[in-house]
Amino acid sequence: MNIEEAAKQLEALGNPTRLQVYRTLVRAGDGGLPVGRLQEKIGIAASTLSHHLHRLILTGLVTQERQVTTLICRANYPAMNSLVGFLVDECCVDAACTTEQDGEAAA
Amino acid sequence: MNIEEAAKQLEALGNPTRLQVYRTLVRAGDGGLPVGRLQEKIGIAASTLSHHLHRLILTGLVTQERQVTTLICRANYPAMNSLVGFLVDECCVDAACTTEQDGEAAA
DNA sequence: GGTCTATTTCAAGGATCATCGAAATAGCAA
DNA sequence: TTGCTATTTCGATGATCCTTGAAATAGACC
Repeated sequence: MNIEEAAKQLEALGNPTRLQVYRTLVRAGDGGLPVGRLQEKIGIAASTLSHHLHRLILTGLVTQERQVTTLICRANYPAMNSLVGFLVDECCVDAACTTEQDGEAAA
Repeated sequence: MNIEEAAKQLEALGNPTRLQVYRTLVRAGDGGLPVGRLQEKIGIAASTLSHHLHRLILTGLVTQERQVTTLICRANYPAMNSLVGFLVDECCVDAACTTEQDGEAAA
Protein backbone atom coordinates (compact mmCIF):
# COMPACT_ATOMS: atom_id res chain seq x y z
CA MET A 1 0.00 0.00 0.00
CA ASN A 2 1.67 3.22 -1.16
CA ILE A 3 0.51 6.76 -0.56
CA GLU A 4 -0.93 7.19 -4.05
CA GLU A 5 -3.08 4.11 -3.79
CA ALA A 6 -4.24 5.03 -0.31
CA ALA A 7 -5.16 8.53 -1.45
CA LYS A 8 -7.13 7.07 -4.35
CA GLN A 9 -9.12 4.85 -2.02
CA LEU A 10 -9.70 7.63 0.49
CA GLU A 11 -10.84 9.93 -2.28
CA ALA A 12 -13.21 7.22 -3.48
CA LEU A 13 -14.74 7.00 -0.01
CA GLY A 14 -14.68 10.80 0.35
CA ASN A 15 -17.83 11.36 -1.66
CA PRO A 16 -21.05 11.13 0.38
CA THR A 17 -22.86 9.14 -2.28
CA ARG A 18 -20.03 6.67 -2.70
CA LEU A 19 -19.58 6.35 1.04
CA GLN A 20 -23.27 5.55 1.31
CA VAL A 21 -22.95 2.97 -1.44
CA TYR A 22 -19.99 1.44 0.27
CA ARG A 23 -21.63 1.31 3.69
CA THR A 24 -24.75 -0.19 2.22
CA LEU A 25 -22.62 -2.95 0.76
CA VAL A 26 -20.80 -3.37 4.04
CA ARG A 27 -24.12 -3.84 5.78
CA ALA A 28 -25.28 -6.29 3.14
CA GLY A 29 -22.45 -8.60 4.12
CA ASP A 30 -21.12 -11.55 2.17
CA GLY A 31 -24.30 -11.92 0.16
CA GLY A 32 -23.71 -8.62 -1.55
CA LEU A 33 -26.35 -6.60 -3.39
CA PRO A 34 -27.38 -6.28 -7.05
CA VAL A 35 -26.84 -2.91 -8.67
CA GLY A 36 -30.57 -2.43 -9.08
CA ARG A 37 -31.21 -3.05 -5.41
CA LEU A 38 -28.53 -0.55 -4.50
CA GLN A 39 -30.21 2.00 -6.75
CA GLU A 40 -33.55 1.47 -5.03
CA LYS A 41 -32.03 1.83 -1.59
CA ILE A 42 -30.05 4.95 -2.37
CA GLY A 43 -32.35 6.64 -4.82
CA ILE A 44 -30.04 8.03 -7.47
CA ALA A 45 -29.95 7.71 -11.25
CA ALA A 46 -28.68 4.39 -12.51
CA SER A 47 -25.95 6.09 -14.52
CA THR A 48 -24.78 7.97 -11.44
CA LEU A 49 -24.63 4.79 -9.42
CA SER A 50 -22.78 3.00 -12.19
CA HIS A 51 -20.24 5.80 -12.31
CA HIS A 52 -19.60 5.70 -8.57
CA LEU A 53 -19.53 1.92 -8.54
CA HIS A 54 -16.92 2.00 -11.26
CA ARG A 55 -14.69 4.19 -9.16
CA LEU A 56 -15.08 2.00 -6.11
CA ILE A 57 -14.23 -1.05 -8.19
CA LEU A 58 -11.20 0.62 -9.78
CA THR A 59 -9.76 1.36 -6.36
CA GLY A 60 -10.40 -2.19 -5.24
CA LEU A 61 -12.84 -1.34 -2.49
CA VAL A 62 -15.76 -3.12 -4.15
CA THR A 63 -15.98 -6.28 -6.24
CA GLN A 64 -18.59 -7.42 -8.71
CA GLU A 65 -19.71 -10.89 -9.64
CA ARG A 66 -22.01 -11.66 -12.50
CA GLN A 67 -24.99 -13.79 -11.72
CA VAL A 68 -27.60 -14.87 -14.19
CA THR A 69 -28.98 -11.52 -15.17
CA THR A 70 -27.65 -9.20 -12.50
CA LEU A 71 -24.33 -7.98 -11.15
CA ILE A 72 -23.77 -8.62 -7.48
CA CYS A 73 -21.67 -6.00 -5.68
CA ARG A 74 -19.72 -6.71 -2.53
CA ALA A 75 -17.57 -4.68 -0.18
CA ASN A 76 -13.96 -5.85 -0.29
CA TYR A 77 -13.20 -6.15 3.40
CA PRO A 78 -9.49 -6.99 3.10
CA ALA A 79 -8.95 -3.89 0.98
CA MET A 80 -10.49 -1.64 3.59
CA ASN A 81 -8.59 -3.42 6.29
CA SER A 82 -5.40 -2.69 4.42
CA LEU A 83 -6.37 0.95 4.05
CA VAL A 84 -7.11 1.26 7.74
CA GLY A 85 -3.77 -0.36 8.40
CA PHE A 86 -2.05 2.26 6.30
CA LEU A 87 -3.89 5.02 8.14
CA VAL A 88 -2.89 3.91 11.60
CA ASP A 89 0.58 2.91 10.44
CA GLU A 90 3.35 4.18 12.68
CA CYS A 91 1.15 6.20 14.95
CA CYS A 92 -1.60 4.71 17.04
CA VAL A 93 -1.73 1.07 16.14
CA ASP A 94 -2.91 0.08 19.59
CA ALA A 95 -5.57 2.78 19.57
CA ALA A 96 -6.93 1.35 16.33
CA CYS A 97 -8.58 -1.37 18.34
CA THR A 98 -10.49 1.07 20.51
CA THR A 99 -13.18 2.37 18.23
CA GLU A 100 -14.69 4.23 21.14
CA GLN A 101 -14.04 7.84 22.08
CA ASP A 102 -11.28 7.16 24.60
CA GLY A 103 -8.83 9.48 22.98
CA GLU A 104 -6.16 8.90 25.59
CA ALA A 105 -4.55 5.74 24.30
CA ALA A 106 -2.59 7.23 21.43
CA ALA A 107 -1.74 10.64 22.80
CA MET B 1 -19.79 10.70 13.54
CA ASN B 2 -22.30 10.92 10.71
CA ILE B 3 -21.78 10.01 7.09
CA GLU B 4 -21.34 13.62 5.95
CA GLU B 5 -18.60 14.32 8.43
CA ALA B 6 -16.87 11.06 7.66
CA ALA B 7 -16.99 11.79 3.93
CA LYS B 8 -15.51 15.24 4.53
CA GLN B 9 -12.61 13.78 6.45
CA LEU B 10 -12.05 11.02 3.94
CA GLU B 11 -12.10 13.54 1.12
CA ALA B 12 -9.58 15.64 3.03
CA LEU B 13 -7.26 12.65 3.25
CA GLY B 14 -8.01 11.65 -0.34
CA ASN B 15 -5.64 14.18 -1.88
CA PRO B 16 -2.06 12.88 -2.22
CA THR B 17 -0.54 16.15 -1.05
CA ARG B 18 -2.81 16.37 1.99
CA LEU B 19 -2.27 12.74 2.82
CA GLN B 20 1.45 13.35 2.71
CA VAL B 21 1.05 16.37 4.97
CA TYR B 22 -1.02 14.36 7.38
CA ARG B 23 1.36 11.41 7.46
CA THR B 24 4.30 13.71 7.98
CA LEU B 25 2.52 15.14 11.01
CA VAL B 26 1.67 11.67 12.23
CA ARG B 27 5.32 10.74 12.04
CA ALA B 28 6.31 13.93 13.82
CA GLY B 29 4.37 12.78 16.85
CA ASP B 30 3.32 14.87 19.81
CA GLY B 31 5.92 17.54 19.15
CA GLY B 32 4.24 18.51 15.91
CA LEU B 33 5.86 20.48 13.12
CA PRO B 34 5.94 24.18 12.15
CA VAL B 35 4.32 25.07 8.84
CA GLY B 36 7.65 26.13 7.42
CA ARG B 37 9.26 22.80 8.27
CA LEU B 38 6.37 21.01 6.62
CA GLN B 39 6.89 23.08 3.51
CA GLU B 40 10.57 22.17 3.38
CA LYS B 41 9.84 18.49 3.80
CA ILE B 42 7.11 18.34 1.19
CA GLY B 43 8.37 20.91 -1.28
CA ILE B 44 5.25 22.77 -2.36
CA ALA B 45 4.35 26.45 -2.46
CA ALA B 46 3.59 27.96 0.92
CA SER B 47 0.19 29.10 -0.24
CA THR B 48 -0.66 25.61 -1.44
CA LEU B 49 0.36 24.12 1.87
CA SER B 50 -1.63 26.70 3.77
CA HIS B 51 -4.68 25.88 1.68
CA HIS B 52 -4.40 22.14 2.36
CA LEU B 53 -3.63 22.71 6.02
CA HIS B 54 -6.78 24.79 6.28
CA ARG B 55 -8.87 21.95 4.94
CA LEU B 56 -7.31 19.44 7.29
CA ILE B 57 -7.95 21.76 10.21
CA LEU B 58 -11.55 22.41 9.18
CA THR B 59 -12.27 18.70 9.19
CA GLY B 60 -10.64 18.32 12.58
CA LEU B 61 -7.86 16.03 11.47
CA VAL B 62 -5.10 18.52 12.29
CA THR B 63 -4.70 21.09 15.03
CA GLN B 64 -2.55 24.20 15.22
CA GLU B 65 -0.95 25.90 18.17
CA ARG B 66 0.73 29.27 18.00
CA GLN B 67 4.21 29.48 19.40
CA VAL B 68 6.32 32.59 19.52
CA THR B 69 6.72 33.21 15.83
CA THR B 70 5.56 29.97 14.26
CA LEU B 71 2.47 27.82 14.06
CA ILE B 72 2.91 24.26 15.24
CA CYS B 73 0.76 21.67 13.44
CA ARG B 74 -0.18 18.34 14.96
CA ALA B 75 -2.12 15.31 13.78
CA ASN B 76 -5.32 14.87 15.78
CA TYR B 77 -5.10 11.19 16.67
CA PRO B 78 -8.50 10.87 18.36
CA ALA B 79 -10.19 12.29 15.26
CA MET B 80 -8.59 9.72 13.02
CA ASN B 81 -9.37 7.04 15.49
CA SER B 82 -12.99 8.03 15.36
CA LEU B 83 -12.94 8.00 11.56
CA VAL B 84 -11.41 4.54 11.50
CA GLY B 85 -14.08 3.48 13.95
CA PHE B 86 -16.76 4.70 11.59
CA LEU B 87 -15.15 2.86 8.69
CA VAL B 88 -15.05 -0.48 10.40
CA ASP B 89 -18.41 0.04 12.03
CA GLU B 90 -20.77 -2.90 11.73
CA CYS B 91 -18.57 -4.97 9.50
CA CYS B 92 -15.19 -6.20 10.52
CA VAL B 93 -14.50 -4.68 13.88
CA ASP B 94 -12.41 -7.59 15.01
CA ALA B 95 -10.41 -7.57 11.78
CA ALA B 96 -9.60 -3.91 12.39
CA CYS B 97 -7.14 -4.96 15.05
CA THR B 98 -5.20 -7.20 12.70
CA THR B 99 -3.65 -4.80 10.29
CA GLU B 100 -1.47 -7.66 9.10
CA GLN B 101 -2.67 -10.63 7.08
CA ASP B 102 -2.43 -13.05 9.97
CA GLY B 103 -5.76 -13.73 11.59
CA GLU B 104 -4.75 -12.82 15.11
CA ALA B 105 -7.42 -13.16 17.75
CA ALA B 106 -9.17 -9.84 18.14
CA ALA B 107 -8.97 -8.74 21.74
C1' DG C 1 -34.90 -13.31 -34.84
C1' DG C 2 -37.36 -10.24 -31.57
C1' DT C 3 -38.17 -8.58 -26.89
C1' DC C 4 -37.40 -7.74 -22.22
C1' DT C 5 -34.56 -6.61 -18.16
C1' DA C 6 -30.25 -5.04 -16.08
C1' DT C 7 -26.41 -2.27 -16.45
C1' DT C 8 -22.99 0.62 -18.66
C1' DT C 9 -21.29 4.22 -21.79
C1' DC C 10 -21.82 8.78 -23.93
C1' DA C 11 -22.23 13.73 -23.86
C1' DA C 12 -22.89 17.89 -21.33
C1' DG C 13 -23.86 21.25 -17.68
C1' DG C 14 -22.42 23.42 -13.62
C1' DA C 15 -19.65 23.07 -9.54
C1' DT C 16 -15.60 22.32 -7.02
C1' DC C 17 -10.67 21.65 -6.60
C1' DA C 18 -5.33 22.13 -6.93
C1' DT C 19 -1.82 24.96 -7.70
C1' DC C 20 0.79 28.97 -8.06
C1' DG C 21 2.76 33.91 -7.50
C1' DA C 22 1.90 38.21 -5.55
C1' DA C 23 0.27 40.83 -1.93
C1' DA C 24 -1.28 41.25 2.82
C1' DT C 25 -1.11 40.20 7.76
C1' DA C 26 0.93 39.23 12.48
C1' DG C 27 4.49 39.27 15.66
C1' DC C 28 9.18 40.31 17.08
C1' DA C 29 13.54 43.07 17.05
C1' DA C 30 16.42 47.10 16.51
C1' DT D 1 9.01 53.55 12.74
C1' DT D 2 11.44 50.36 9.88
C1' DG D 3 12.74 45.86 8.77
C1' DC D 4 12.56 40.86 9.09
C1' DT D 5 10.40 36.26 9.42
C1' DA D 6 6.41 33.18 9.20
C1' DT D 7 2.08 32.38 7.42
C1' DT D 8 -2.27 33.39 5.22
C1' DT D 9 -5.37 35.51 1.82
C1' DC D 10 -6.33 36.97 -2.93
C1' DG D 11 -6.94 36.22 -7.82
C1' DA D 12 -6.57 33.39 -11.65
C1' DT D 13 -6.14 29.25 -14.54
C1' DG D 14 -6.58 24.65 -15.83
C1' DA D 15 -8.18 20.28 -14.36
C1' DT D 16 -11.33 17.21 -12.31
C1' DC D 17 -15.74 15.89 -10.42
C1' DC D 18 -21.02 15.05 -9.80
C1' DT D 19 -25.05 14.43 -11.83
C1' DT D 20 -28.34 13.47 -15.28
C1' DG D 21 -31.07 11.57 -19.51
C1' DA D 22 -30.49 9.27 -23.70
C1' DA D 23 -28.47 5.72 -26.15
C1' DA D 24 -25.91 1.40 -26.33
C1' DT D 25 -24.63 -3.18 -24.67
C1' DA D 26 -25.16 -7.99 -22.63
C1' DG D 27 -27.67 -11.81 -21.49
C1' DA D 28 -32.05 -14.53 -20.90
C1' DC D 29 -36.34 -15.98 -22.76
C1' DC D 30 -40.05 -16.84 -26.21
